[in-house]
Formats: sequence, structure tokens, C-alpha cells
Amino acid sequence: MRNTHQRDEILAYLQSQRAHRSASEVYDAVRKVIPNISLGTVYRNLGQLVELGKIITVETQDKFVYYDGYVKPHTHFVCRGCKNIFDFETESVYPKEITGNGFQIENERTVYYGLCNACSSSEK
Amino acid sequence: MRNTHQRDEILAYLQSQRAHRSASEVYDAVRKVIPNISLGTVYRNLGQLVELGKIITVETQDKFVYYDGYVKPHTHFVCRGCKNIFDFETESVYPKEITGNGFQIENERTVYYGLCNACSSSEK
DNA sequence: ATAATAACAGTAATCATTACTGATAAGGAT
DNA sequence: ATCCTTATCAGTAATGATTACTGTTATTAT
Repeated sequence: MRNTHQRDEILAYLQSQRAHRSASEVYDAVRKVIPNISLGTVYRNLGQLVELGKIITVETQDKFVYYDGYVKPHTHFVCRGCKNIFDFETESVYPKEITGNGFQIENERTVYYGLCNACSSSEK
Repeated sequence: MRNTHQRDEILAYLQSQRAHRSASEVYDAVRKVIPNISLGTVYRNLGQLVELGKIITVETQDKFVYYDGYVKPHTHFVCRGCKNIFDFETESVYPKEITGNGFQIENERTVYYGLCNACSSSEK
């Protein structure tokens, strides 16, 4: 795999912040640095970066896939008020109902849905 | 909300088995009972059934949304070998890192990825 | 420096999902 | 039981995120 400016910028952008961005948002951000980058290039490189384990995907109940430059295992909380995605470091133990059955867990995705701190108070 | 034959059949199909079906699979199955049902009707009713809490959605890393007639809280395991989705009854405790912060969890989705029992042994 | 080709920009295609429209049927009112 | 009202329907078109294609460009091994 060759090193390219495009992939570097995409990764740098996702790592520059604790952000969960859609492909389209990545595209808009990276275009400020590489104005003629193509959306297809963004998708291709996001896929490669996922393969490399440099970024992870976050699937939620809306129609976008989000990309996250923070790869340490963590869970997500999606607020139905402000729609923000929050990170939480929670300790995860693979359930023995699963692992005890010969199932090999390689990966876990947990998303909580609800109201965040701020939206929770303002809804009262 | 009116009772319709279409919605009844869609719900009955999803409840008739411990299945996780895409909208298209539901469409194919229900067409055997209501041959001229429309795919739009399937989508509309799946959405309504989710609203009613009669079914739940399962979001995975592939491009489909799956619908599940089994609504008791449970987690899913997606096998990268056979692609099947397995149900597991695992006890879930909302992390206090989240709830202790004023965040209100209303819902949880956990999906494990890996190799199921059978695929795990056959890959050796 | 040059050659081989991975990766690119630009564009077209795919396809799951959603929206639209005139027809139909559920169910309350008469 | 029949008549309205209108939610829901079947059928079809549109949407939009993602993927595929194509000729060009730039990385990197030689």
C-alpha cells in the first residue's frame, strides 16, 4: 500500500478530534486541505483505514456510517435530543453465554440511546 | 391506527421464527400470503411496528437494517463466516460511567462480531 | 530518472430506502 | 347494514449514501 497525501489527511482529520464523522463530513473537511479530492477517494481510504485498524466505524440507527479516529475500545451514546455521539470508556466483559459456547468474539459494538446530560435537564 | 391485514402478516412473519430479516426478505415472505403487497407498504409497516415496540431493529456492519420480532432485551452475534445473526440472552447493566453523569439510557444495542461455534471449528 | 502500477479525480451506476399519487378498505357515524 | 372519512394501500418515481468505472497522476522499486 502506497502512502498518499489523501489518506494522510483523512486520518489526520479523524485523529485531530474526538469526532464521529460521516463520509460526507470527512469529505467537506479534507477538501479544505485538498480542494479537488474526490468523494470516492474518501470512501476508498476510509475503508482502507478501517482495514488497517487505524479508525473504526460507528453504526447507529440513522442512515450514515460514522468514522472514529479513536480506536481504543469504547462505547457510544447517541442522544435523541442533540443527536451528538458521546464516547464512554466502559469496561467490557465478553458474556460467557457467548464465549462459553465456542463462539469467538473478535469485536464488539455497543451503542446506547437516550438523552444526554444537557438535553435531559432542558427537557424538564 | 387501523388494523390491516398487511401489518398483521408482517408482524406474524417476524414473530413466527427467531429471525432477523431485512425489509426485502420480509417482502418476499409476506408476498406468499399477500401476492400484490408493495415494498413501500412493508417499509411503512416495519417502521410503525418499531414505533409500537412490537419489533426491533438490528443494525450491523452490512448495508441492511434487520428486523427482529423478538423484543425481549438481548444481544446479537454476527458470524463473519456464515453471516448468521445469533441471539444471546445476556444480562446488561448500564455502565455507571454513563448513568452517573446525568445521561438517561433508554435503549441499548450490542452486537458482537466474530466466528460462531460451527465456523470456528471448521476454520481450523 | 524510468517504468510499473496503485491510487487518484471525475463521473456514472447501484440499490436500499423514502416520497408521491390515485385507488382501496377500515371502522366510526347514520 | 350502508355511507362517509381518511388511513392505508399498490404501484411507481425519486432520493441519496455508497460503489464501480475510466482515463490520468503520482508513488516507489529498480
